[in-house]
Amino acid sequence: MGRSPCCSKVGLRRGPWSTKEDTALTNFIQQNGEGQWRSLPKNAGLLRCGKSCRLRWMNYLRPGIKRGNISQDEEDLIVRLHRLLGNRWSLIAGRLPGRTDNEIKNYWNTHLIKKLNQSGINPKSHKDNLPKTTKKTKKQKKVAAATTTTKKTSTKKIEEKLISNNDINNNNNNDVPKTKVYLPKPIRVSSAFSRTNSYDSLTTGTSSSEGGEAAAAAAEVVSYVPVAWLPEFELEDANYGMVGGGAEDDFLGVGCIFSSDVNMWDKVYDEYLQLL
DNA sequence: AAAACATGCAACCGCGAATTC
DNA sequence: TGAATTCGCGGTTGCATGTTT
Repeated sequence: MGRSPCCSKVGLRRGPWSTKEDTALTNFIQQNGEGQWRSLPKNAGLLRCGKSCRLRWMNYLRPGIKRGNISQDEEDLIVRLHRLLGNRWSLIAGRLPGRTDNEIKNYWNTHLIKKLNQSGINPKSHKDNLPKTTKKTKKQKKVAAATTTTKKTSTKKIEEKLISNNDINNNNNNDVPKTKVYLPKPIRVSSAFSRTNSYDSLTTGTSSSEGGEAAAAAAEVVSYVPVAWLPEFELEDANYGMVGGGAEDDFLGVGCIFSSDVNMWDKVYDEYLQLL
């Protein structure tokens, strides 16, 4: 259907935000909460489009935002998560409390690509840039062909790619046995959370959704972690499971771990990090 | 000292997904 | 059920600042 750009209206300001605008936006959101971005500028007396307000709030004004000085630990985590998730910055940001997707994206584009290249690692594939002498297996060739034929990444293709990467990683070290990859069968429990909900928003507890299954599930959400196709992960474990967002056939392998055991997440996440 | 070039990052844009009506 | 609207994401742009020539 298409819409005209929301900032195209005559009279709306663009470009860098002034201190006055920041204050007006912050005060309004503190009093009225986030959301309703479309009507927010008018109600807050700002000559900005809603999109611009949302962006400013999410990336700059929101409480708890950390700016600059990305630590070595954070950098390592970004690289590892990027290896697993690709350019899905919001998901990566969800694992780095206080960091925004925009900041991580910028950091990746300005620092990490360079750094990885200098280390001889292809930032896209996370593999060595050095020419390989080892031959690919038939399966790897097939998967590689399948994953490069189209631009859009369907669930199936992501699965294949990750399986492929996993196999290749294992082939780099002949002493390590091939790791079986479990493809989690997501359980769609609640629509209260989208697949892009952040770690922070989920750890704060329940949502405002009415009772029933959704609320029960929401109450049990312990945390949020991309447990995508983790090798040696048994997601059928009775103690925890996954909540996928969106249509099941669109499930991207990233979701909430829910459990009645509040310590479960730490356990799962420790295992997860070891596998990265 | 100044012009040219490089870098970093805030902000914008277009699109698809989700939600509302 | 489907059109309209809103939201959120990732890619990209453009400007401010720093560095080199």
